[in-house]
Amino acid sequence: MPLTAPMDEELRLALPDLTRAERQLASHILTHYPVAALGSITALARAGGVSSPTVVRLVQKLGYKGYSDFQRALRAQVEAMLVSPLVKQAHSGAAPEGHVLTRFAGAVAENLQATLAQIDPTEFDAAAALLADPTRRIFAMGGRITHAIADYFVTLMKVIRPEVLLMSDMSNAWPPALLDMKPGDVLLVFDIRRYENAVLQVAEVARERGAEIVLITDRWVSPAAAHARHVLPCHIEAPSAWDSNATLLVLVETLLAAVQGLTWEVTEPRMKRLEDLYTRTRLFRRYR
Amino acid sequence: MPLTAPMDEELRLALPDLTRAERQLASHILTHYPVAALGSITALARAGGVSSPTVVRLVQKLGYKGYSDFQRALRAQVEAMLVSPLVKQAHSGAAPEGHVLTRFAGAVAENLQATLAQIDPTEFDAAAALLADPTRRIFAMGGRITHAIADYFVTLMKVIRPEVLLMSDMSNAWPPALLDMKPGDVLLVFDIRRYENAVLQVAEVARERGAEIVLITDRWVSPAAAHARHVLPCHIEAPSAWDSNATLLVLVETLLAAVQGLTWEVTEPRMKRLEDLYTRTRLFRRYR
DNA sequence: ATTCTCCTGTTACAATCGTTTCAGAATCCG
DNA sequence: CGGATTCTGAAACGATTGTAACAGGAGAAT
Repeated sequence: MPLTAPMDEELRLALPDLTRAERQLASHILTHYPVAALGSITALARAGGVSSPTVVRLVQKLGYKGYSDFQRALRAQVEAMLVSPLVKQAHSGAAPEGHVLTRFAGAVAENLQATLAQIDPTEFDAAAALLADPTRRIFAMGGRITHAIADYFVTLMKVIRPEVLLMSDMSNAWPPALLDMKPGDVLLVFDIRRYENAVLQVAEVARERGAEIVLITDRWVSPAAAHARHVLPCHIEAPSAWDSNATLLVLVETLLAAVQGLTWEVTEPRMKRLEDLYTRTRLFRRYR
Repeated sequence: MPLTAPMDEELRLALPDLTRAERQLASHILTHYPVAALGSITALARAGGVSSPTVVRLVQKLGYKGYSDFQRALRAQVEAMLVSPLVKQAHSGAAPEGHVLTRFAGAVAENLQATLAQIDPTEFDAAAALLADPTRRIFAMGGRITHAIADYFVTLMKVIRPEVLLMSDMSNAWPPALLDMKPGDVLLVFDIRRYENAVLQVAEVARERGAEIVLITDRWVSPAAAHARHVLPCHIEAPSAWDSNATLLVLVETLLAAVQGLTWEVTEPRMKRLEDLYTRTRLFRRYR
């Protein structure tokens, strides 16, 4: 019987119980949801790179009598989607109350909120403006663990604007980078609890060389704050042996969004060109 | 050839030139637009109270070669109708009002909740168990952007257990790593939208070499799912030009917490020793 | 009223559909 | 490694589809 539960959810939930070919098909349907399954079973099978019996088996696993039944249900859902484009998420939670998943996500949500309540929007905007200034070059560095966050920042920032550099995690690469810094350049520093000496020292030297420092740290604030122009403290508590850096990542992404907003007229054509290059090198998947 | 002009408009425009039965049918299609015409010609004819040849004649008057042709065009249009509100929803967010900070954090919180509601705890636990198994070696790889997340995972996982390897972002380092893989090894793959061919291929080869693959992807599910043993889909929508990887990071941290929980008796002394080493090398700050 | 013209639905038919069967392939497990 | 089990696509099937041909029927003009 046709269920009215969102079918994409249903598919994703069933994913673990599927076989290779079925999963490949489900993945195809999800990436082209829902139009992929609006045509004939043959067309869907070919598009998904499987045989039509596989399609039937998949939809039967989902609880439908056959492809026709499945399609009827899908159409009803498409209708609902078209009538109210608002996708309601009133889906009952799947994770048990005490599961790690629940506890962790809860902690992160709390951190987010607490961080938000405590960050000064003026500071944030000023930092974003610094990072958006095309006359300044951007450097980023992190500690042992936050290095990955710095890496993430640089990867995306390089899409937005030129002159962005990640200070490697190998400390013998730092002196040359520091030497290269000019007054007015910006150094984005990540430093959280178990603050690292090396990070502090780099910040100090950078400041001496005239760089503006933006510091993303935890709520106990790294000593590197002494050299920083703008400080953005985050809540990082987590139910585990380590802290959670999710809040840092969110802050970074928000900074990126803000910078992108400030430099859109420059960034947009830049992204277009980049996308073109990626397409040409066939790095991304091509659909036949 | 399928036109992309709005079909309901087209129908209304043609209305005056139609005959009685045709008009009755057109009216039915319009009042039940567009779902009415998504099924078979027979169903549509019956629902409209006319015969199937009438349907054919109507769509031919509209300029289509036949019912199939007409339906193909309609599907394309439904897709357009469906995609734009979804995209718009993702980009307009809940509150167009407010600071970027608020909007972004809100979006991330929603993603977290949605992800949580949809991830199968069994899958998660199984994945964690795989990663905790000391007899297996762990490999991790990500795409252009998710590479940083993979890096983060590896950095922390190396603290928990030995035999953890990050597959570099330089693709010429992959073949040796793949060659090194043994049956039973685990490959943690990150692949989100704009799925990358390279990632897919590595996953495929790894599977052939007998590795177990854990895939962390977005809710449209990377095609690499076909080769994966466990799939963990995340919500990643954000009010910006890119997606947010915060949910991925949270999932990774939760996985780490789970693994750490499973291997605590091994991990604890390991962490102690590591801490000792870091102290001795004076990498961390010393308070006077 | 008759004829003519244009609609309209019934019928017939090939094409395609969705489904079932089954044998080989892949995978798991001891 | 080999046997058992599961998965998968080729083939075959009836059912249904979309279309073409055809004949009856409604209405207009004469």
